[in-house]
Amino acid sequence: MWIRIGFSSHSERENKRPKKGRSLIKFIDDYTVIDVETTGRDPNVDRIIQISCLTIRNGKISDQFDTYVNPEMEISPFISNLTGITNEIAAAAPTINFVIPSVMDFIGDDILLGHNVHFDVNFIYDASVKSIGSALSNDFIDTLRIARRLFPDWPDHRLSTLVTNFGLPAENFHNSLDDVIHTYRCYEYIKQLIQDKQIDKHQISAIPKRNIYSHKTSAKDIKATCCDFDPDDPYFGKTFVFTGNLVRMERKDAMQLVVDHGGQCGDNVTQKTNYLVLGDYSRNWLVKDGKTTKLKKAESLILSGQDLEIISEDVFFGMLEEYEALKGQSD
DNA sequence: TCTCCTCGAGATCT
DNA sequence: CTCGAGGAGA
Repeated sequence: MWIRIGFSSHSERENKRPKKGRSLIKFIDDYTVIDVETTGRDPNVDRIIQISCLTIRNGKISDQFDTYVNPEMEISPFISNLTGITNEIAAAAPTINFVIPSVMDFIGDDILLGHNVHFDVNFIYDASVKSIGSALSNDFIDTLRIARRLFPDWPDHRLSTLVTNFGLPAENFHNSLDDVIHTYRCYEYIKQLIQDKQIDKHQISAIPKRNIYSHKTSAKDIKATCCDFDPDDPYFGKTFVFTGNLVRMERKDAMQLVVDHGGQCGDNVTQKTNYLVLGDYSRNWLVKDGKTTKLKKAESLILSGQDLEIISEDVFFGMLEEYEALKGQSD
């Protein structure tokens, strides 16, 4: 019996928008505010029905772009009620293929500003690829991200909450032309707070550590070279962790062997670990009391009842060889 | 100690 | 997506 396995680890998830810009946290005077209304939340199935942009120069509105878009699909009553955009309005509007060139032209190379701006950027990105074959790659600033850092104690950080808490005039929410103005005012309001030294700039400009880390190869980055596995394979469905140096092959090759047989590898011993494979760690001067951290962790997990075995390199390779030999006989 | 990484929780957009 | 907690390795 052969079955097919589909892996979907974090690191293996393909980069759907490779040219997408970076999320910046900074306060500038020249940028473009964007907001889109759509038929729903899912970029894979939903379509844009309104796009609004404001060009900001020297902190002031200097230009405006606003259009409805014909989504060429049904707008649900919920969305019509939310945004005020009916099927009649949308049907009279140009399609996205017609609108996108003007939008890209209007935006130019500006840094974009938006509230949860990933949402808007993703929709425009996908539309730009589809319509003109070139992706929206501008960097962007997210007032949601800034607000969460600045006001962690607030019960929520919705755009309407920011507007209310800042005491700014509230127009019609969920119309993108009104919402770009809301977002613009909130951003400028926060910028003013910082200029007035009412907020410590370092509180928000400090870059979280994880943002400066580059992604390196880890156990999860080793991909299977085939997709069909035998459930009777001793490695199948098991999670292996290695400690110390192996004699027979390099660790990454042993990990490759595991995933090619339907198993998984971990970088450290966790509650998911089924086997800890001991290599030679005697030459590691960090090991003081004869046991690596992984070994000690594994021993304590076994004591607490986890289905985990500590095995030698020979046992590790032996279990596969035994299985291969049996399979050879039956074939 | 410092660096780098993984995992899980929580929230926002229409 | 973003961040914090916590682990491993040096």
